[in-house]
Amino acid sequence: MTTSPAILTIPADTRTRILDLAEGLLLERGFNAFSYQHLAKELSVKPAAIHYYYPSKDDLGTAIVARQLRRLRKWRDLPRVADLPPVAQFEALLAVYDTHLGHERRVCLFGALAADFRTLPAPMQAELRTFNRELTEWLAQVLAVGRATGTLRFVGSPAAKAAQVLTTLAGALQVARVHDETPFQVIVGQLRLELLA
Amino acid sequence: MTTSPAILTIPADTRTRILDLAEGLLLERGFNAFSYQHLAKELSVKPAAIHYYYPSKDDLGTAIVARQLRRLRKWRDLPRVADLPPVAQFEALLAVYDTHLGHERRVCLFGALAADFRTLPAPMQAELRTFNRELTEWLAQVLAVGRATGTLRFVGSPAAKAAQVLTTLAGALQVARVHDETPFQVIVGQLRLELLA
DNA sequence: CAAAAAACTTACTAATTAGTAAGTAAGTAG
DNA sequence: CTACTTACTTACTAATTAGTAAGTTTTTTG
Repeated sequence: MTTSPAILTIPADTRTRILDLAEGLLLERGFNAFSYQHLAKELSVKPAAIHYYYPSKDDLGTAIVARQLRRLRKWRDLPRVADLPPVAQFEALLAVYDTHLGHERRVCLFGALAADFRTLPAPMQAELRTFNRELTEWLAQVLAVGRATGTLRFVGSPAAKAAQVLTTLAGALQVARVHDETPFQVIVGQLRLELLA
Repeated sequence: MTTSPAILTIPADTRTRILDLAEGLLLERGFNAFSYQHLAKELSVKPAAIHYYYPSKDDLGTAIVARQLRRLRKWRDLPRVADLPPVAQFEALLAVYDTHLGHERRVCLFGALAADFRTLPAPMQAELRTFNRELTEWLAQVLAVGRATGTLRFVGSPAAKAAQVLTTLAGALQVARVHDETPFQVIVGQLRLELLA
């Protein structure tokens, strides 16, 4: 107890604080619903400070999606996820969506950007496509192994089922926002009922 | 053939032209992605003309959702829909989503507004909730009858299945926008495969 | 310790936004 | 024919937007 006794509060540099706040607002209120002024006021800096790190809002948006993609890859390849049996991997996925729900009923990245997709800068569109494709491919593999080992049950191709399940989960968070948490739980319950053998 | 030989081209008054255009832009690019200036330029009127019919953008947005709700009720109660057997009613629903897809890959009303929901005026939120609730209740009834008569197959409650299916369809249109029509067809194919007995 | 780079702030611009107030032209009703 | 209503346009305001340029302070580096 000589120096620095607390690593409890992580300082977080301005660059990260901007990205965190922008990401939160994106997932809570949509991409067009926040401005550099809003961010600046909340962070007690001037708008130009944000332009210093993210010259344009396009850059900021792209950085948000790019970070989520990096996180997805990291999460997916984590031993505590990658080494799990398929059912547990599926439950780990559901837990991520549940976390979103508990976090001010945030929608997922895909659900936040899909409607406004055509107004997004091209790099952001590209990153989002990659994000969705990689997540779908991951789940398809999980489902394939799960069915092969008799722990997951579904008809049709793993790829089709994966696309359907992820689409449903994205939509379920949106329904939770429009109504309340109940329909989300109902939909996830239905998914479990159908998939878990 | 004395007078007015052509009812082919409907003139459409300014009020309706505004609503049609705004609805199209909402479903194609999102609510925050168009302004009174955009609408005015496209319709060759001045922005103030739009304020004349819809004093605020909130009023315009609410009018769009209110009209969609009226359309839903009308469609649902149409003899050619209401008198159909459950499987055909389900197919009629899918046809509506397919029409959206063919129309510049429009998302559905729910999918267009869910992400930005918290930024919407209260009356618009209320109308959207009603819209989603009534559609879900309708489908739940269709599914219940379909299962009772042995033409539709699913586990769980009709209400849960209806919520899941509609959520999936809303999400499927969003996926179509981000990628292309293929995943939409794949997801709808999966839905048919599972539901049709 | 000096130079340089990083992290900002101050001060501004140009464009766009929703919205208003007042005027006008055309049609309608009595 | 007159009064009124409908359907706009003209002309504006105040706020907000993203973005820039130049200057200043703080931190890092050789």
